[in-house]
Amino acid sequence: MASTARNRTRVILHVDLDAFYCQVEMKRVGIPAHIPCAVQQWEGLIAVNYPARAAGITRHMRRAEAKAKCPELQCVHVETIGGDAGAGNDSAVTWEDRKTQKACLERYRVASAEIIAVFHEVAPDAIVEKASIDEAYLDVTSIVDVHLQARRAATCSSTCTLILALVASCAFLAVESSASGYSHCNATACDGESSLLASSAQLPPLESPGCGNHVIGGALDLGSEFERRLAVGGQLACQLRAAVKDKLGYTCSAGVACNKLMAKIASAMHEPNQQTVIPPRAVPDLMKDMPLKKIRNFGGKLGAELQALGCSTAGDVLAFAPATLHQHFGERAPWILYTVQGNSDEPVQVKERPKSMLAAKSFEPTSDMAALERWVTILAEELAERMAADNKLFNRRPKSLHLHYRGGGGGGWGSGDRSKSSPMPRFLKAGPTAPVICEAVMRLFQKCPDAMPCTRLAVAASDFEDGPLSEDQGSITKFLSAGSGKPTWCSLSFSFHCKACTFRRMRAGFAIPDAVCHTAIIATSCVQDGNSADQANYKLTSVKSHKPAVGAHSTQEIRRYDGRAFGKPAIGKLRASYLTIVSTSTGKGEVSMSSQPAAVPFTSTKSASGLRSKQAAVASMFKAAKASTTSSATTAAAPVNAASSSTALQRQDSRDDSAMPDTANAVSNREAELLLGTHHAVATDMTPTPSPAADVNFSRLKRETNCQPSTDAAQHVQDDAGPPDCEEDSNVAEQVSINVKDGQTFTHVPNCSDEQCNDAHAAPGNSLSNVDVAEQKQIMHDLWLEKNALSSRSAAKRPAPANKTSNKRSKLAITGKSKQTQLSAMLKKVPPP
DNA sequence: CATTATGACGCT
DNA sequence: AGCGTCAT
Repeated sequence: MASTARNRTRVILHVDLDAFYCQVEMKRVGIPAHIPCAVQQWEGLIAVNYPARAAGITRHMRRAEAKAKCPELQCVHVETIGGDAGAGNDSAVTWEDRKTQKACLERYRVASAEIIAVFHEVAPDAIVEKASIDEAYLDVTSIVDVHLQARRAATCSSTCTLILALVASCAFLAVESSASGYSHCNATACDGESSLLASSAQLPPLESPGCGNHVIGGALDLGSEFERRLAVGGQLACQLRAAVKDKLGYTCSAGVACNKLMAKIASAMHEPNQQTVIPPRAVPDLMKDMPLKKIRNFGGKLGAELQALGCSTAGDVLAFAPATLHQHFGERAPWILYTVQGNSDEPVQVKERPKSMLAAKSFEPTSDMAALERWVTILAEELAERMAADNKLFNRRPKSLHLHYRGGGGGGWGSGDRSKSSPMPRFLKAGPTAPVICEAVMRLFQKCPDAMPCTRLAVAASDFEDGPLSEDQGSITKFLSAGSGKPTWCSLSFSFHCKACTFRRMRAGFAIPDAVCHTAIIATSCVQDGNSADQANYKLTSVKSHKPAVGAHSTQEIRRYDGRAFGKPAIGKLRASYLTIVSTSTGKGEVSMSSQPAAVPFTSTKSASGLRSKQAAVASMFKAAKASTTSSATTAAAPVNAASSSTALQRQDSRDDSAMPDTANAVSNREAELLLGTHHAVATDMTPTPSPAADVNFSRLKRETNCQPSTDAAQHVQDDAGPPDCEEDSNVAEQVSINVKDGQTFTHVPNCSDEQCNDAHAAPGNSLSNVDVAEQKQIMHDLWLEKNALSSRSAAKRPAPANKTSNKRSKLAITGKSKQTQLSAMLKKVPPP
């Protein structure tokens, strides 16, 4: 491969926008190109255009200093956000504003995307790698190949020499010394060639004006295959640059070479608004005196180490004995030697989507929590906005959330940033995601005792996950009325989820450990398109984290959690008819119920009959699910219009009989993730659907993270459909459901029985003793029962619960006070995390 | 007074 | 999961 011979087969372009931020602002504000201009961020200049550079202004210069040097310098401040008054609108940002606002580079991100789009438009077959906000690499090898083929075809029909002569006379092939080489290009002579190119490889006319092309090491030898390829690469660079200029008004510089390393070096050789071709034969000479700092990856510590060894240029490094180099740099030595010779095999990779997003703010050292929280709020808002935009664009969501902070003693210390991360909270696209993020960040911040006094905060999102939940989701109305294909099944699950929060809160000293802190309401349907076998998933997810609340959540509360999903009157009716809310207190693993396949009529909710049939179908599903879920007799609400719904439920595509369970499993997994509020560490222990005739599929979901492998396996063997095993800090939840039907409430506890739970906890290796867990569960349950009894006493119409949990209830009632005592005693036994 | 805001990646 | 390096 690239063993000895330098790889000359690729044609790589590096395009670098000239003083990018400046160009963006000058275009926006309307400053003519010849005016010296700089972009400032607070008092520092972060971009300086070329006229200003001519006046001696440099990047990182203070604004005042620059103004002194060049009074006519136009300074434009970057966009700011977060200020209470007109932030982000004016260039009249003061130093004082730094205390209340943050700089925001969104304008340049947008402009950057526009430029990349032009690249794709002009050179659809190029591989485009966005290398930074103002740079891109393009691998145009395939385009060059096509072009050369076309040229060869033309050559055969006419004469080879003529073509080559024409090419040689044109602008971008001019040697650097010939200043206005392009003017030599004879338009008439190029006509035949350009039309050929335009029709075949969509290349621009050869006489592209103003290209500013330079070739290192003398004119390209068009008789050489490699150099001819680079010549075409230069042509493409011209075209791309011209297109960016024409369509967007930005100038840029470009480099053409056989690899990314040299292309980047090339683009920096002639700026602004010019381009440079480096043929392979020119590389050794060029690199000999190349300062290490100009070579990518050698500008930092590595370069400094080499400097310390007496190397200031690439040639100096080459002069080292390989052994010496190896002594100092070990395994990196071969790569260093390879690179220093201008070699690189790094492929141009499509990097269309950012892998992370971050909003940051630095400030003077502070320990004022209110101030810090304010910054977090602003940062979270910005991040949420960008996440939403990203979601629209790429249909994905970040899985993790990071807080970066700089603090402690070393205020101005180097990259002394520290960080904490957590799973990204679930959010609705149009929902109140910023406050949720903010809250999560503050929780992270509480884990950073070394942050004070703080000088910098950043909130970041990363680990993106593809998937739906981007469009048109967020209302039950839409969910139930969406779908053009034949619905093949539909499942709904609802859960309150408590989990680790419970234990953490206990340790944190919360008096009431069975507080519910997450509410998840999930509806999933699968609609099969008549034309394709692809299944479209329609999902509604409503997840809300809230302050710990105990006992039954009234529908009123739920409405507040997600106004959008429950706010409308029609939805209110729906809710009252069928919504089941599963509440979790401490106990044992999540349970999700799904009924499949069930054909829920996807008629309009506006039609009374349509609404009724949906309600009926869903209610019936739940009845069925409950019937199989609750071992003892249940007092599930009678479905609305059960008669009509049962027919719908039993109608079932025979075609889908085999495929359906798998699909259902997959969705259940997904639901599990949503329920658990995290993307990882979720596994499903599915109970196979007993028979196709049985419409109910009951699955238990568990976390695999915290489970000991051995215990885990054992559980699987002996307990196919049984409860998940869980550890102390695992997802320990006992579910109690509260079904609200037309204002009536009933409760039931699914058969994740206490006995099973305790068995699981008794597994070896558990940090909590049997007694502790049982005792704990007992107390929590009692607490819940008491609360529930109080809140439901008013609901006189409520049918008396007849399951076994309700039997326990009477026996185990204790007073709140004694419970508190027991609790605090118990808390002492709980080991720290 | 004053190097900000943002990315990607590699190593543990 | 957290930190360091390199970049613009």
